[in-house]
Amino acid sequence: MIKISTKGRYAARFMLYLAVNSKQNPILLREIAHNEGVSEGYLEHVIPLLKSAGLIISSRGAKGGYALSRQPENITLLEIIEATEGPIQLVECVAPNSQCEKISVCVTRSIWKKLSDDMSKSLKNISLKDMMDMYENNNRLVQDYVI
Amino acid sequence: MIKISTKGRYAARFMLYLAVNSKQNPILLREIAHNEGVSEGYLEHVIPLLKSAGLIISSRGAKGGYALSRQPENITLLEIIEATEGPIQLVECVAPNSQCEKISVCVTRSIWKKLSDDMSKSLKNISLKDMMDMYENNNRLVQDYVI
DNA sequence: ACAAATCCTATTAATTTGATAGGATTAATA
DNA sequence: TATTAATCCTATCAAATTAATAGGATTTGT
Repeated sequence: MIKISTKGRYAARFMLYLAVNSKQNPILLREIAHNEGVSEGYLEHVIPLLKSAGLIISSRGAKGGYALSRQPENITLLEIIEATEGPIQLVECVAPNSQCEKISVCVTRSIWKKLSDDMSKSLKNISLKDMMDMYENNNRLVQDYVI
Repeated sequence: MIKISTKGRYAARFMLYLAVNSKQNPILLREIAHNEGVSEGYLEHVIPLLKSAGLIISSRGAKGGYALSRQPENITLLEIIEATEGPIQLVECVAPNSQCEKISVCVTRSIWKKLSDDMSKSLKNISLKDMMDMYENNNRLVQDYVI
């Protein structure tokens, strides 16, 4: 199955939680994990990925916690997914400059590449703000976000 | 990483091989595996998936082998991928009627659903004939196949 | 000093993916 | 009808990835 792993999915929900609850700052990992119903320990592994991608900031020690590093309208779902799942490329050899030996490989490769690029574009077109809007509108799509 | 596994990729190349070499019929597994540079034993596991999806026909015994069950223009890449990778749904709960408990899950879910649907549409829009054309035009995209 | 929090590293369990092996069955043909 | 060439079937295994847990180190506010 072609799928997004828990890393990416939890990350998206984590970020959405930060966005929606941005009035209280910073926000505890414990609170998020509890309210989203995911394991605190596991979420803890996702956080460094978001952090080193510059999407969240953390403060340590008592009264510490997490917050978005930018306004929700300036954070895209593509950034969140790439931070946690790695680059969107449905097959390895989509990377530029890779040689290929067989024409059949090339043909399918360029198809996978186009597919990956389209997916990236779609993800880039969804901001955390869009997701907040969906959240506040009870999950109704408020815009046609896919090109 | 979000990716297409070897099953789907080998299947696509297998089908393309059948399409391109459809003059000689039927075609041996051994020939395809050898020319595509993949393990015969492994390909053997992919074939039943294509067969039960009704995409190829096989004849057993001496002079046996494989052939497309339809004209290449009537076989889509979506069929090939779904036969081998399962339905295109980037997350489990994209399936219809599944309840969801948390709004954040719903929000992200409807995004994953839209993404999956777009991907399906793109795949459905590529026929084996399109892939043959790409093959014969040295891999140049001959049409803008993605919606 | 203490408590509350993030941070870090190692380990393990479970699942999926990729691959191999050995034989059973089918069909053409000499 | 024996032989040969092929698909078909099932079981097993190895490797990689994903998901989860555990335990402690570090930082910071009071």
